[in-house]
Amino acid sequence: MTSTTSSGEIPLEARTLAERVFQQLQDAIVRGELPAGSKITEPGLAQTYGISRGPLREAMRRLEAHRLIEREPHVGARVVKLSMRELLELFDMREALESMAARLAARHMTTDEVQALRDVLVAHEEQGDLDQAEAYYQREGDLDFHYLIVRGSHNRMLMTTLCDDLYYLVRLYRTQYSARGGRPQRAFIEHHRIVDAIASGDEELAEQLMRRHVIAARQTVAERYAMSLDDDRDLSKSNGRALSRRTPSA
Amino acid sequence: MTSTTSSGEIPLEARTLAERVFQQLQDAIVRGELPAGSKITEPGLAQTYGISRGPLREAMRRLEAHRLIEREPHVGARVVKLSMRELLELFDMREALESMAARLAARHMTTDEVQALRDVLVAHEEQGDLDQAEAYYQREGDLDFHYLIVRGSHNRMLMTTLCDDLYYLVRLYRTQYSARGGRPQRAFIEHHRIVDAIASGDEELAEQLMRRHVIAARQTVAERYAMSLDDDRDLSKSNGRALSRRTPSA
DNA sequence: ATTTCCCTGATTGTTGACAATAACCATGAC
DNA sequence: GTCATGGTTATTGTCAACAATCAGGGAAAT
Repeated sequence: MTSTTSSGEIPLEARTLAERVFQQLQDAIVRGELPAGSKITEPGLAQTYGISRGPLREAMRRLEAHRLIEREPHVGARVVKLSMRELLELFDMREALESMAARLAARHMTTDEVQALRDVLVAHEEQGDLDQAEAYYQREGDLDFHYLIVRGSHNRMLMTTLCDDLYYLVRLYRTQYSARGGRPQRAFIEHHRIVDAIASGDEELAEQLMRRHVIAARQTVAERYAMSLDDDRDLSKSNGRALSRRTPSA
Repeated sequence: MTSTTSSGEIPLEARTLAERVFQQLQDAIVRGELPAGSKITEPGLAQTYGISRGPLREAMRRLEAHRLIEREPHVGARVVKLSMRELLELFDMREALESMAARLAARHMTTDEVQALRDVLVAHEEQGDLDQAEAYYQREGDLDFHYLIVRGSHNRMLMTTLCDDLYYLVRLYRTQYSARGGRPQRAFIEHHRIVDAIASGDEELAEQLMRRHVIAARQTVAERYAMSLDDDRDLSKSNGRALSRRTPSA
């Protein structure tokens, strides 16, 4: 029960084709193999995954409900492309839900769960200090931290909404905007304070600290976006395609 | 753009069978025609709605993602049955999301939208006072109030999560537990204060009032449940099946 | 030259049939 | 009498073919 990070581990109980291809597609989208905004064609995917269109369509319907693809009747489906506006909306939702999760975690988390949370924290710090360039792992590691708190809330509905819906969108954003963690040391300090508040059972403080943590992350993203816009303006008509919104070729 | 209440109005742009049957099933579940916990058989539903199993299964996959049905591979699907624990979890999520919605509404709502909100409020009051027994409408009416605030947040992701996911579960609970609105006059007062806070642009107050509003509703439900448990205990082994959890026949 | 219309191609929507799995019931052994 | 075991049946999972709809291109008319 160490890590919830999704590496290539697809076949966690995939007893049906539709289930398996759903997880595969979810992974492919989040990892950027299916680029954001690219069109999805049913015969193509069916051949790629070696299945018929029936189960594939069911998987796509689930992806649609999870907001990972968008679909227009009789036209087709395409991988969702997060605009900056939608990304900021996503942060507002995270602020609301994760602050509530932190509050509930402070109320319900067991000592074992708190200890596991601390373990994850020191593991990240060591890894982060040792190999700064290997921020790839810190990416998922940050999510691990949040995963554990959400699980600590002991609220199943909150867990599924955050872990099964929102966090996939968060990871999609990280690939779409090629965004690394950013502000690691400050985040570590905030993480520690949050854990301390949870460990001491201070609901109010835990909620407030998590709220500010998410707000700070949101602000970092917003500032970075503003800066990239300036860059685009400076570079005028050169190849400043850092955050441009043109459709990637299929 | 008066009311968002769902009466029999299914065919709002249902260009495909799967879409149409999805909405029909959603409605049937929420209205109690498909009782909570009842088993769903594909051939049965396919014949009932006069379609094939293909589109039906896609609709069911969407319902599954929206948590209105639960599905076990090779076994079957059944309408979700909210336990009291899950119901309280639902209230925690509402507290988090709706308080955020109220904050954003205070920030973004236009004067027109605020006026529409006030109109809905007085309409409900008149109706509620005139015909107390007709609490049926007050039910959906209460949701109308919350709908308008969520829409006023101008956060599309929040809108879909609350309106397309959570609110259907709320309505399902209302039919499952045969719960009427309860505490109408106190709720009216709270509604008014919330609207005032939103109108004055006081984000902090709007969020806090909405949070307390949801908490109060949650507490009412919890107390009512405790009372019903007492009733069951008093009635001993008679037909005290107010909140029992036995499976309805298919 | 531009616009409109139609035709072609491809993709999506839908269907019915086939295969696989699991629940149910009866039979038999201990 | 109880438990294990087998067969039967119904339901789910999957597939390939058919029908309907939309996008794109080219020809004809203004």
